[in-house]
This record gives sequence, structure tokens and C-alpha cells, in this order.
Amino acid sequence: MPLKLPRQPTRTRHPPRPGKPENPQSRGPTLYRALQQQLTETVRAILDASWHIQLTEIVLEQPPDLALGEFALPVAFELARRLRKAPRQIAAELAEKLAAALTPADGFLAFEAAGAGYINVRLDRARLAAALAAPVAESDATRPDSQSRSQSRTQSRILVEHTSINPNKAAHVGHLRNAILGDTLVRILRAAGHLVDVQNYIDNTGVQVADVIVGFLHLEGKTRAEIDALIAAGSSPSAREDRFDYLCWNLYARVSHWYTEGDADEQARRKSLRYQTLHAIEQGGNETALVADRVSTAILRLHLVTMQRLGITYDFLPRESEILHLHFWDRAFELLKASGVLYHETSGKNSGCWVMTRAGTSSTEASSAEDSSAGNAAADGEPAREQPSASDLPDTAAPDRSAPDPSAPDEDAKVIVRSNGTVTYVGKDIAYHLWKFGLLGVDFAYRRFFDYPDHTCWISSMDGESNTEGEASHPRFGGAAAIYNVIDSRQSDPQANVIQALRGMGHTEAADHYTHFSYEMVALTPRCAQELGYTLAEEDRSRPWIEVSGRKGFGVKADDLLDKLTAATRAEVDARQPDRSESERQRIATQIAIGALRYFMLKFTRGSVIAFDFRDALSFEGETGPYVQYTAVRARNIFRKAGITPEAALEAMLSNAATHPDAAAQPDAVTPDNALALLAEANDIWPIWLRAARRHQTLTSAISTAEPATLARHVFQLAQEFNNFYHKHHILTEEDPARKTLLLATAAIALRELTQLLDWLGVEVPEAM
RNA sequence: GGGCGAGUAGCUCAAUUGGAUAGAGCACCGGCCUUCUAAGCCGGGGGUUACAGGUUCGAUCCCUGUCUCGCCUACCA
Repeated sequence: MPLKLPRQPTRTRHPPRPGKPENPQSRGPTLYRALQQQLTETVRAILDASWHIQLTEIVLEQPPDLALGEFALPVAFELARRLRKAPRQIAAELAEKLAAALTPADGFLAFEAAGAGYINVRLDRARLAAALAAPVAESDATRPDSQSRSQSRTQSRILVEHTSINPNKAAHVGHLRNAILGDTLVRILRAAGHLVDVQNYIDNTGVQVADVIVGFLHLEGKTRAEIDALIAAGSSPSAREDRFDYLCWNLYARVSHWYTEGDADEQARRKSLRYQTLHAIEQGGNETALVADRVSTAILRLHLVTMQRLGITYDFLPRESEILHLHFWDRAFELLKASGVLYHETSGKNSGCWVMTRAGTSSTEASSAEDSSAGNAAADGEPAREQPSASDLPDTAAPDRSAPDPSAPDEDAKVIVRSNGTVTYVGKDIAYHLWKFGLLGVDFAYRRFFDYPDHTCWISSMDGESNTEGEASHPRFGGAAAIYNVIDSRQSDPQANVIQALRGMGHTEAADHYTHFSYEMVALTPRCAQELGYTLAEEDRSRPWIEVSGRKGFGVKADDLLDKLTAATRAEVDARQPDRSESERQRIATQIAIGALRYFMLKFTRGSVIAFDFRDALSFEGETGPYVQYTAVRARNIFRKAGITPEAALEAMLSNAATHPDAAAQPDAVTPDNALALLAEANDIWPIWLRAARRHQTLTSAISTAEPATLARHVFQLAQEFNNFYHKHHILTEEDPARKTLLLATAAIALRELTQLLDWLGVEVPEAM
């Protein structure tokens, strides 16, 4: 499991827990969880009392058909051999014992042996629904179980790093997947009650920025004033093709090509120019560095605006320039040497370098320990930043791989400090991550950088005397108890190295709470590539997808995609809502476009490559964001037409039930006018309520598996269930008062759930569609 | 060579982490707007879960081997 944070009960596994089960009288999803726990505890007690058997976990599932019950226990299968009895017989015996222990008064209506040996459990639907319908149940979402409550009481913070686009070109679809996954992770962590800081790491002194600077200064021979003018003209997102980040997108591609042109001498000269520029930028305090700062800052602002369109915001932007100039590395270097993680290589190809044994190498204890304790995390991947793929780099050098010699130095070791004394990317990242966990002993200075309607985003700064640098009063960043790095899977190796270093330094706690939230890249389908005007090699046409390449300028820009989506949704809205005002229609179209895009990026599990295609992304039918949004709008329209609020509908059902106080205790006594009791037979309505009850379980599962797609799927299924219900039952014309009460309350629950779940995914429900 | 990931319906993807008849969407075929919005609903065809063994009461899932594909494996960042 990638998440090693506050350990929360996940899914249906129930390890033994000390103490009493929660009060089953509590509300909504809480009641559902309490019933689950009460059930597993009782099974445990019966196994112990009857056969002296202790199982480490009691598996709780859902029957394949809701009509069979709410829970299914496969425990009899596991007991069959030990008890030398047929599973079915054991199930029958257990069901009987369970029925004696858990009565309708507890909320359990029946236990039935079924299939080859399952025990199906029926709950009191009326009671569960009443708990869900009760007001205040809402706060349940932000106040999960006792463990996370105590977690937030101690104010331990989680730090999520995402986006981290190199500030040298416009954002593209791949960056959108990162930012949307990261932002959704932030939302669901907050929904679970955690305190979360959002950081966007800015590599403003890297080779990618240097390339664009080479382009401006040497390829185009621009002066700083001319570049400033381009920035001024292209810093409005509405500048479109003049946009500065778009301009740099093209320039970056041209420079990358320029490096490969000319004869060998010329190429060497250009490459040398490249590294001179890079070093000047790293060093700072010179004209080149000043230009680079202007350029990267301008592009950064445009990235923030792009992401803001999607409802994505940040709290802090740590920059590599400050990591360099505030000497984070010097401090980290001392710590690494002192702990023995780094050693000076004196022979072999890495002679003269400070190196670290690579993560996953079997010769180290640390790595084998990690394999056993955190192996899953490594496999599931950790965070990642932008990284040029090998094929992107024009000057790829084939590593010299001679036959390994056991007596030779560790040729596979990771170089952290080069023989010329400069530090590598991983080295700087180790320093940065020591800071993240508050283990470095050095801090950034901070200043305000970007204002959102509800908060300010800060940026790292030098701790200068100048009053424009470093503001004295700033929020505290860093020193997190746990971190998530949203970085694509290609960086799992460097990420593993950082974790390895932390562990090697004895920061086991930090290493255990370091999650590389990894995901596969977004590529383009061959058809999409051709649509964009790229000519493909024969072999590429038959591939399932083609990798995007910033260096080739090959990809779909984020704002272009958003514009295209908005244009498509706007056309639909114009046709469907002709009476609404221009601004209203634009607002609705924007909300739908964002819903489509965010859902599209979230519906795939992290491990699958998204082969991007406009046809799929611009689809608004089936498993899409707009489908779910439309469902919520339908539910809302019912209340508009009915002239009551969803809250009133729920209240009506509860007060109706109040006139039937025996209903919960004696569900057999169904009277025709008892709305809640009707649920007992309503197998076409019950799925909506049951799904509402499972909300928190799904949230917890999404967090523990670090898989937002789980929630996307959950809300889609709820939408399907509601649409089914909507089609089958005509609510406003229902004549039976109790039945109408139930139908309205069901619509209210569905609307509440859809709205809440979409909010967790960063999707709004439009006024109309 | 080593590490990681993937292989499931024509296509794109799921599968409660070992459970009941492997499910959705798209595409295709056929139905449903005089009723709360058809961005919707219902029905249909579609599967040797890459292959071969193994463990298990039970395997898409775990183990071994094989095949195919991708990524990573730099004194780049």
C-alpha cells in the first residue's frame, strides 16, 4: 500500500480491534460502518466460543445481488477444512448463531446460508435509510474515524506535491493528468479530515529552461528588453497564439532541433553554449540568470492561470534556484556523509564521485528491509516530476556496459556528486525532501506570489535584506508528517533513490511516510497525432499510442484542449438552453468542459497509459463527467418543479417514519403509509441508499490505495442507479403519499451524494444542462 | 543484462486485493420522448482473462516458467 499514513480500516477487511464497537445508533455511513464492525466482531466471538478459532481477519463482501442482502460472509469456506465439515453446513450453523446474537433490534434482520457456503446478511433498510436521511450526517464526511480525528488534533500535516511543470513551455495533456490526479488527491485527503499543503515544485534552473534561454539569446539574438516586451504582450491567457508559453513551446522545439544541426564542430559549439547557459543560470547573479528568471516566472504564472481554470490551486511554490542559493545541498551533503549513505568512489568509472548504493540492490540491508516493509509502495510507485524521456534528448550517450566484475567497485551505484564537484538532480532532491520532513535544519524565505479568491500562494525567496524579498510573516511550510509526490512512473527510480537515502540516514519514519504517487503517462493515439498534423513513421501507425515530446513540440496543449472542450459544450448548451443569458451559458459550458476533462483523467486507474484522443475526450455520453453532472441536474430539477428542497424531502420522510415508531423494530409490520418501510421491498430504490451508506468506505479505500479512480467509478455507478430509478419511477405524478415521500427522499439522497462526490473530484454541478 | 509495469469483449477500460453467473463505456443491431430534461432508459450479439504448469474448497488476482509490449536503468534535469 502506498499510503502509510494514519492507518484507517480499509474496505471490508476487519482486523481485530480492541475496545467496543461504535455506537450503532450513530448516523448514516457511520451506522453502516458500525454494523460492519459489530458483525465482524460477533463472528469473531462466535468462532472463538464455539471452536476456539481465531482468524486474523474476517472478510466481508457484498452479495452479487442486492436482493440477497447487504453483506456476505465467506468465512465458512475457510473453516471447512479445520472443522472437517461442508461449508454449507457450517454456514447454516453460523447463520443460526449469528441470528441469536444479532437481532432486528440491533439492525440485523436475517442471516441466511446461501450458495456453496456463504452467509448473507440482511440489514434493516429502514433504519439505515433513516440514519442517512438525518441532518448533520453531513459532517460525517469531514469527521471520519477516531484515528484521523486524533491525527488532525495534533495538526500533523500532509504535503502533496504535484504539477511541477518545467517553466519553459506551455502545459500539455500529460501535465493535466498530473495536476488533476494531484488536486483530487488533495481534495479526498481533506475530505477525510487531513490537513494538507499543496506544493508545486518549480525547476527554474534546469536544462529545459536553459534551452529556451539559448533560443532567445543565441538563436534569435534577442535582448532582454525585447524578451520583456514579448512577456508583457504574451502574459495574458487570452493572447492565444501570442501567449508567451506558447511561443516558448515552439522555441523550445526549434532549439532542440538546432542542437542537432551542422557538422560535428558546430554541434559541439552549440552544446557547449547550452551548458554555459545552464551553469550561468544555476550560478545566478548575471544577465543570463536574470533573463531566465523573467522567462520562467512569466511561464509559471501562465501555468497557474491554466490550472486555475480547472479549479486547481497551490499553497507554495518551492524553486530550485532557492534550493541552490540557500545551500540546501551543502547541509544535506554533510548529513549524507556523516550517516555513511554517501561514499567517495576511488576507482572505476565513477572514480572521484560521491556515490550512493542504488535502491533495490540486494547487497544493502536497507533495500531488503524496504522490499519487505514498503515493497508495495515501491511497486505502486511514488511521486514524480517532469522528465525528458531518453529519446527526447538529442545528445544521448550510450552507457558503457562491460561485463560486471565482482571485485570491481559498484559500477551500478548512483552518482550524487560528480567528479567536478557539482551535485546531481537526485542529490538536490534529497536535500529538498529532508526539508519537506523538517529534517534539514534550513528553511526557505517566502514571499507572496499569486492570489486566489480564498487564499494566497507563496513562493520561495532568498532571505535578503530587501523588503521585497522574504516576508517576515508567512505560513509554515515543510515539516510534514507524510508526503505524496505526484510524479509519473518514469521517475520511480530517482524517487526510490531519495527514499533510500532517507532510510539510510536513519529517517525510517519519513521513508515510511513517503509515497511516490505514480501514474502512467498520457500519450496520443496515432490518429490524434495525425489530426495535429504530425506525419508518422509506418511503424508508428500501428502502435496503440505515441509518446508526447516537449522537445519536438509534439503534444496537445492544456489550454487548447480546454478551449476545444468549452467550444463543444457551449454549442450544446446554446442549443439546449437558448433562453439563458450569454454569461450563464458560458458558465455552464465551462463547468461541463471541466467536468468532462477532470472525469476523463480520473476514470483510468493510475497504472494505465492514457492514449489520448479528441473523440474520447470530447465525448459527453456514457461514462463521462457530463453524464454524472446531467444526472445531478435531473435530480435537482425534480425539486425545482416540486417546489420543495431536498432537505425538506428528507425531513418529510423522517417525520413520516416518526408516526410509525415500531417500523424499525418490527419491519414485518409494514403499513401502507410508512415511507421508510417501503424500502424493504424496493430493490430498485435501495441501491441508491446503500451506495450512500458506502461513501466513506469508498473514500477510505481511494486513499489507502491512492487510487482516485475508485471514487470516479463509484459516482458513475450512483449516477447509473439514479438514472435507472428516474426512468422507472415518475416522482411528481406518484399518487400514493408514502411512496411519493420515499421517492422524493431518494432523489434528495442521490443529489446530495452526487454533489458531494463530484466536489471531491473537483467537478461542479451546473444550474442546468 | 537488471528493475518496474502491462497483456481481460471489435476498441478503451473495470473487477470490492483469493469468492457466487468476469462487468462498464464506446462501436454495432433493435426498441422507448403527449409524462420530473433523450447529455437519458431498456433489450441483443459479443470472453479459452497472452500461453503452460502449480498452490487452493475456490485463481483475472498468489507462485514458477515462456511469449509480447512499454517505461526505467546517464558524472541530464
